Amino acid sequence: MSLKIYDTKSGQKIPFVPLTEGQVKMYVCGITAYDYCHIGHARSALIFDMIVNYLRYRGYKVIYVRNFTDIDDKIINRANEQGTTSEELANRFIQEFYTDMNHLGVGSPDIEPKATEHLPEIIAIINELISKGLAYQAGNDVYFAVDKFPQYGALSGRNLEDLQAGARISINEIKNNPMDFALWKGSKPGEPTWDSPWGPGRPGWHIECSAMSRKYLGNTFDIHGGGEDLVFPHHENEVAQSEGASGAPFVRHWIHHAFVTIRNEKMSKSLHNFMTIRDVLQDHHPEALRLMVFFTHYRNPLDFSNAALQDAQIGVNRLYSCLADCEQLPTGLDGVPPQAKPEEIDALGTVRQRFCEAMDNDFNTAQGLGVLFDGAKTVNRIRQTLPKKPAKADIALLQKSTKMIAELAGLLGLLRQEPALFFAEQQAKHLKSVAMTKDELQSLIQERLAARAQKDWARADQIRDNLLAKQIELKDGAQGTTWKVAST
RNA sequence: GGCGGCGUAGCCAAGUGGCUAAGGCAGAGGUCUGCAAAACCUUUAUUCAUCGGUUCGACUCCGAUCGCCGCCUCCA
Repeated sequence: MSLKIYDTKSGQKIPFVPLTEGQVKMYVCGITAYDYCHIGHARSALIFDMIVNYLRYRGYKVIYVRNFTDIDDKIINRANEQGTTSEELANRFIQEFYTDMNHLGVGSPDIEPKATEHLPEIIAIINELISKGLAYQAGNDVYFAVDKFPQYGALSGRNLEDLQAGARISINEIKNNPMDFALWKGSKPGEPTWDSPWGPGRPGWHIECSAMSRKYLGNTFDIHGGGEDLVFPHHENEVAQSEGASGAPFVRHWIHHAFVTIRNEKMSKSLHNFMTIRDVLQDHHPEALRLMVFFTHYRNPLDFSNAALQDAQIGVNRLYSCLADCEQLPTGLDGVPPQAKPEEIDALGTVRQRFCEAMDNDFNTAQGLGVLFDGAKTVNRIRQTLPKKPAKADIALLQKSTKMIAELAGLLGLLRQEPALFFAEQQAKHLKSVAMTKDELQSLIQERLAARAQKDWARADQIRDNLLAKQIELKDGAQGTTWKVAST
């Protein structure tokens, strides 16, 4: 059983073979910190979090680096608009990013370098490129000379001729070739600047990732990831810079994920069709967002809608219900015939294997989740057939299975809460939103129980309907009346 | 214009050159219930955009057509 990962450069799934056995060095392009993050950023963070979790589960020692771009045109412009400095603005949105990630339950990468803290490294690599004849100074800028790097376009499957034919970029007289890109930009008035051999200025966008990945991971590393919009030009340019400077292969596996769309269009600031992470988390459990994300393979577009999120929320509840119900299981007895059928025992016995097969196949979380839901269904079915005094073997099977389902789901960041706590939180939050206390609800439930005891169905149903109007659904069970938040 | 991707049930979404085309949501039936709800169970695509071709056999490979989307400018 081997892990296969789709590689953007070769355009196919290839067996994952790290440079050093058992170790994975991974670099992911993080955010440009100038605004709140939207669902698209959440998807990116969630996907790479899942990949790291799974690689570690597979026994790899992973070094995960994700950068912050904290100096760039957008940051400068936004800072000017808001009358602050780009440093302050970037730091503020980096903090907001952490807030969102905490809510999402996404852990931090091992190293989170910032561009502005790596000027010496950036300047060093530009110097190397100049001395190798791959870059040139023009005015106060330094450009990379794309026609000096024959493999330019290899990652994104383009060639210079096509690029120039379709180029929408404005002709810049000082560049040798219109496709040449800036490594260093001479300072303009009102911009933050750093000293350099080429005068005061600031780094271009692409060079920071070449400098920082080399510092923390070396000239060649295993995985480089990001959104698919970064393939060209950002990652293409990184290849040119890094391989140009080092002469060594840059990256072994390029992982790019697809976008989040809204009504089938890319979610973006310019189209004004984005939802921020905090907007969504206001009304939905973070695991609902995770389930929605992982229900779609990472290389396919994910169309965001409230309906999809609602579906996912119901799905999360379903899995938690399965776990919660199995926590109430009676003690198993010897000498009672087990209820679980051989095919059910077999189905549960292969859950881990089937889940891993799916994940080994280019992190197919959608298929993996299918296996988990299937497992939950089997657990429910067995639990349902259990007699009052169940067999020890059945109880052990159910407990072992739910533990395993929770463990595997945990790799996707799901089922991380205690089921009882999950439902309690959901209920508490809901009661607050309808301005009702637990005691008020309990007394209504008691009143209804009394009415029912006297067969006063009208009063009992009235209470039930009133509560339902507040999304509170009563469940009359053997152990009394409980309630849950209505799902629609 | 160049490059790339997608089109699977009411909706979402995996998957495979031939065994039952996963799973979720919704729908239907059932268990439960005073009736409900919830929960749970069962069930729901002779068919994978269209048309050709390759093959003993394709939804899966190839070609064309239609439709949608992305990149080529900052973007996760």
